[in-house]
Formats: sequence, structure tokens, C-alpha cells
Amino acid sequence: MQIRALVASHGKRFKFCAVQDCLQRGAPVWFRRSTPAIQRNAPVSRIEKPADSEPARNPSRAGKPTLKTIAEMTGLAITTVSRALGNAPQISENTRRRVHEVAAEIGYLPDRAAQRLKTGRTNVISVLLDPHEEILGFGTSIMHGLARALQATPYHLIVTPNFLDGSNVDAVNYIIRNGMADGLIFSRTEPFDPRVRLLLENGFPFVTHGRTEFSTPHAFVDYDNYAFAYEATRRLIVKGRRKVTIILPPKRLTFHQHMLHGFMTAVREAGIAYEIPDTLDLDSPADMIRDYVRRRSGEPDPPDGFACPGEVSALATITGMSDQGFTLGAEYDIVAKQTSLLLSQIQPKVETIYEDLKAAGEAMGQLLLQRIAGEPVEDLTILQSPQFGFPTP
Amino acid sequence: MQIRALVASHGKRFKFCAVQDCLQRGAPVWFRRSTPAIQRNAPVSRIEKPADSEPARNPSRAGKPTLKTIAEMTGLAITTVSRALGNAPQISENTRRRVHEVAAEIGYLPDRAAQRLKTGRTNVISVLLDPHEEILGFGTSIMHGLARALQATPYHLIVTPNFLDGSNVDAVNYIIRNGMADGLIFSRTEPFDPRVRLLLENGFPFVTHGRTEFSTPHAFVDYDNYAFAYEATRRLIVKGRRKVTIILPPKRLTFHQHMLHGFMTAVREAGIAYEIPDTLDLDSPADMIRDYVRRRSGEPDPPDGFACPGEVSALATITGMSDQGFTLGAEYDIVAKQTSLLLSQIQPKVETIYEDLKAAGEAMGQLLLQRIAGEPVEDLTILQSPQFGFPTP
DNA sequence: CCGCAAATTTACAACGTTTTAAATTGGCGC
DNA sequence: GCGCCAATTTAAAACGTTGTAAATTTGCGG
Repeated sequence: MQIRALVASHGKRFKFCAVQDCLQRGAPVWFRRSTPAIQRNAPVSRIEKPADSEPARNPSRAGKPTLKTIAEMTGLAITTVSRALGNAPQISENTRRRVHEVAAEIGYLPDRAAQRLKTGRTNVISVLLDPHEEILGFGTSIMHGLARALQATPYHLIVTPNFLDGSNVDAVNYIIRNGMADGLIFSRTEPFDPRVRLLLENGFPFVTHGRTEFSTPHAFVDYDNYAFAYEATRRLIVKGRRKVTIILPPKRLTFHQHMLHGFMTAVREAGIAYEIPDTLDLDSPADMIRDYVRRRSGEPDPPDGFACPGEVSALATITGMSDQGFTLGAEYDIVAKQTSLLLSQIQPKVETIYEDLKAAGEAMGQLLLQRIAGEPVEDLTILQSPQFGFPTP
Repeated sequence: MQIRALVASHGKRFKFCAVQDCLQRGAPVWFRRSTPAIQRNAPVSRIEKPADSEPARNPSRAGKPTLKTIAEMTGLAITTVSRALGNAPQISENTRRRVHEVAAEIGYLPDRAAQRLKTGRTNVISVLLDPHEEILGFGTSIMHGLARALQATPYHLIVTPNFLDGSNVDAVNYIIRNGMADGLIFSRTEPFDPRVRLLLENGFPFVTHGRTEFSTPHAFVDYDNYAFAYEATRRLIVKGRRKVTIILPPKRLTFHQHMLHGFMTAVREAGIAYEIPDTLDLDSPADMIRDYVRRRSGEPDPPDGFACPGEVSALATITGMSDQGFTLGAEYDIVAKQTSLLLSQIQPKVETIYEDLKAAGEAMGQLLLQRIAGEPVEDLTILQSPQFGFPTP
């Protein structure tokens, strides 16, 4: 057993000889500064464990290579290794390459916790999942896309579910306050969405799925629901339908207005009859939509053209109508928004207009990365056009 | 400006007077150990910045309260504060309460990165999302449940999507090797699932959705698919169907066998005719299932009872049958597994047996927490019974 | 008032990384 | 050989927390 280091204060029991000894072997000697307030220090002398007894490391990461490992292997300093891996400009090409080689060889990966602690950046993107999302895999489509966008980056995707206690705003506030992520993604925006307001006020990077009406610009990806509603309605009219209707999203959401506008524009251009159910919206349970359609189609002057901005509402409409004996494509038509493959696979007679949610997710991820990198938000807006390329029978 | 600290080696330009001075004021003097290989050290003397110039803190967490903040406010040591917040036994009730009060007042939350770095625990639960999950919100149901289970814990839920490059096993390996999480959750197990093998070998905590056939036990939550298939088939028989069929999950998955077993047991007990499509499984796209059903029902001696272990397959079956002019409930019957509200809302004539995925998610979360806490895995297995409480018309 | 044990509080180091500021090296002109 | 500049490498401190081991305070019997 060998004395490797020694700590001493300048108190009574100062062991001069030990210090001398350490100095000769190049071991560090520590003169401890006394506590400012009270002079408490009693003399200390500490002896390190012998070199062969490894300090008990945290078992969960035993043997995990760190910068220190590479430093020892290459004979460089930890700083240099860090620099080399970060491709810092002042590192010579030679050592840069060598460090990279060794790192790859031993499978080094930087410790996220340490990086996060040091830099304050979390390398985390958080998605606020809303329980009211269209059940047909909205969440997973967006996630697919996000995952793809973050694939080659150091970012991880963490899900902050809204479903539970606390409102959306609380979740956002929590994330801002505690620096739980570097950026945020969420959907179903309102014109003056309180989440957006909060994030804007705090300068926190985020991308929404859906627009707002704040004068301050922010990054968003949105689907052109005006175009969808206009086109869907127009197609119903072209098919010769006499009275059209649309199931709109809840009034408080921004895209309610967009859809309404598209629908009304097409209706007015054609001068056709229409009606808009007001006891019902896209968030209503499928059986409620089904029952409404069934009841309404049994009453006088029912609509015969349905614009359905969701697959579930389309299926519910079909069921309600067929309960009354109406045949899709003959006595009535549906043009629906399609976000998964399900609807067209199940019921090919429904005409669909596609919204690519996976692409939306990917775009949101990319925009968020750009936003975090500091690009001006004015450039970070995407309006997805409906794809009109589907065959019209 | 005041000299507060000084670093010196025992090289030529050793400034003895400066050291003396430091000693007298209680400032630390550092005898730097020379680099082992080459004796490089030249003497150094450093002067600290004046105390009034605040060190430039990371802007992203400016003002965020830390243990130090509380320590300064209460006049206690950082260690004591940490202890008090951790409710360590050796802290007096008095200071414990005071620290908790101050912490609550200033809204202190521990820095996850620092905790993680120090303790090696990540406080993260990772979910492996599989792209082949039933599209109808399997992922989100599980996530709901998990979120609820982790609600009052320090754990966060992070999604490691499988969808992209790399197999399941690679993702698991990555998580183990780099300590990205304290526990793992995934589904769709195979009898000798390589992910399970890997995790068992490394003693990494995990809970699967689905069983395996390893002799080493592990934590799982599974749905009793034997009971489902048996009960579904029995109901078809009770309804007077003459020939039953079932769309099974892919052969490599463990629950393929369970379902097959349940189905065959019911069939054999009743001595009824049956058939099992072998070009088709639950992962087949809906249109493929629909086309198969349509074709088969046009051929001689078609089945008139369908056990559908998924809502999509049920919808596809209905479409295929109605394309041939068959009426559900009259000429044929379906008993389907229901995991969302969609199917029964859209098509109430389908008889359903419920699988509560949200409850499964919550159970998996709880089991995983217990597993991490070190409870024996033998006790951490749950077999969910089908709920037979749904009205049979 | 002393000694001693128990109760409570404390300093220090460490986790693995990045940042700052400084030291070292090499080259070049004299 | 010296001084100087640029290129490269370096030590030390810091991020906020917890574990270890020690110091300090308190209480109590004499």
C-alpha cells in the first residue's frame, strides 16, 4: 500500500514530512481553505485506497468507455479528446483522426447526462400527445415522422402525455420551467392558444401542428384544410349532389374556421343547398355521429353529400346511412380526409383526399431543429397541400 | 482585485512568497502533480476574477433554484439540504420541515441530469414502439396506461421507435449498452425472443406484453388469447354456425399458438368444421384480408363464422362478405377482439370481446417499477382475462 | 465542568462532460 | 541561440447532485 495523496490543513497536526514525501513523488498536496465564517478546520490526513482496489463504480455503467478511457489509450488529455471528437478547429488533423478511430473501436458514446449537465442542453424533443387526436394512429404517424427527422441527430423523443391530470398549459409550463426539453411539438391549436402564448413569451422553441392568429409569427406545419373542404365539397357538387353537409372540428380549434371557409366558398360558388350540424363535431364519439346521421337521414330533405374530415366520422356516416337503407355511391356520396390506409382499404367507395401525417411529423421535426439552431421563425412555416392525385371514380 | 488562489508547481520559478501569502489568508495552494510521462510543468500563477463579476451562467437555466440556493437561504450545508429533501433518517425533524418549506416556496426541482450523472439512474422508462401494432391506437392505449402508472413517480416515458433502420434487437442493445433507460417495455414477443434473451443476459429490467418460452422467468403482462379464441369460437358455434375460421397472428409470435390452441379446443369439443387461412395473418393489410374473404366466400363451402382478433380484420371481413352479398348476423357472424370503441360504435352487429390495452399499459408500468425496485420476477406476471361482460344479442 | 456517546451537520470528492485560459511546441527571422 | 507568433495541447474549474467519512453539537451521567 502506497500513499498517493494527502490532504492537510495548516492546523496543529500538519504533517510536514508526509507533505515532503508527496512532493517528491509528484503526488498532490491539498491545503484546504478554511470555512469563511467559523474557523472549524481540524487537521486532516487522508490516505487513499491502494491502487489495486478499484473505487466502487456505479454498477450500471461499469466498464463504459468515457473520454478518460480514450485519453489514456491515446496518451492525450481529456480536453483534447473532447475537442477532437467535437471536430474543433484547433485540433490537428492527425490527432483528430486517431481519436476518432479509437473512439469507434471501443464504441464510445458520450454520456448524455454529463453533456446535459454541463451544457444545459437536453437533446430532448418533447411531444405533447392529446387524448382527442383522431384515434386512427395520429399519434403514431406523427411519431413515425418525428423519429425519422431526429434519426441522425442526438435528439431523443419523449412523450409528455396530456391525458392525465393537468391541462395542456400546465404541461408546457412544466417543461419550460424545468428545462425538460430543448423543443416542443403539439397539435390542435386554437387561434389564441395559451400554450403558444406561453412559449412565445419565454422564447422556447416549438412547432405546432396547426396555425394560430397571434401577430407574432411562430413555426408551424399545417394542412390546408381550406383547400380540403373546398375540394371535397366541389367534388360532391360535381357528382351531382343537391345538398351538402360537413362535420366540422370543434369551434375553438383554429382549423374549424379554415374548413368552414372552404366549405362555404364551394357552396356559394355553386349556389347549392347545405347544412351544418351544430350538435356534433369531429371529436364526438363515433356512435353519436352515426346516430345523428341516421336520424337526420330519416327526416325530410336530408343531405346527400357528406364532407368528412376524418376516417372515423366517414365510417360512422356510412353506418348511419346504411341503417336507413341508403347506398353509398348511389343515393349519397362521401368525400373524406384520409390519414391512414384503413378507410380506402375497408370501403373503397368512399372518395378520399389524403393528409400525410407522417410527412407532417417529419417536417415538424426538421423545422424544430432549425428553430433550435436559431433560424428565423418566419421561414419555418409549412402549409401542406392536399394531394389531389387520388382516382376519382 | 485580490489574489484568492494560486497554483504552483515545484519547478524553477516557484514563487515561495506568494504561497506563504496564500497560506496566511487561507487560500488554497495547489501543488500540481506533473504529467507522468514527460516532465512538462512550468510554473503557473493564476489570479481569480474579482468576486463581484458573476460567472456567466448557462442562460437556459438562469435563476433556476438548486440545492445551493436552498442551502444559502436556510444557512445549511448543501449536503444537509439534499438529505432533508431525501428524508434521510439522520436529519432532525426541524430542519427537514424547514428545508421542505423553502424548497416548495421557491419551486425547487432537482436537476435530472445531475441526479442521473451522479447516481447512474436515468429515471427513464423506454417503450419500443413497433410499426406493426394494430393501427387502432395500440401505441397510444399502452402509452395512456403507462403514463398513468408513472404519473406520481420521477420516471419519464421515452419512445424508442423501431420503425426506422435497425431491428428491435439493435434498439434494445443500444439501450442496454448506453444506459439510456432504467427499464424497457415492448410487445409482440416471440417464443424465444432475442430481445428477451439479451435483456435477461444483462439483467436489465423489462416487462413484455406477451409471454415467451424461456425457462428463466421474466415480468410480463399478457392477454389470455387462448380464452379469447376459445370463447369467440364457442360463441360462433352457439349461434349455430357450421364452419368457423380465424385470422391468426403471424406464426413467429408467441400468441399465435395460444390463439390456435383456443380455437382448436373449441372446434374439437364441438366437432365442427373449420379452416385456417394460411396465406394471411393479422399483420396483412386490410385490403388483402378483404380480398381473401371476398374470394373465399365465393367458393364452395365457405366458412360462416369468423373469429377476428383485431378490429381492422373484422372491418375487412365485413367488407369482403358484404361485397358478396352476405349479411352480418343473418348469413354469417363475426366475433372480434375489441381494443378501441371504434368497432362497436361503427358496426354494433359485430359481437366483441374486449381487451383493455390501457389497463395493460398501466399494469406493465407498475410491474416495471416493482422490477426495478428489485422484486422477484416470479411475482411480476399478469394474465389479463377477456371481459365477457359485453351484451350478447 | 468533564468525558462520552448519540444525534446532527458538515466538507470533499466524484459522476463525465465542456469551457476558459493558459502552457507548450514548432517554425521562422534575426 | 533568442524572441515571437501561430498551432496545438493542456490543467483546472464548473455544471448540480449524492456518498463517504469526518466534524461538530447536544445530552447526559458523573
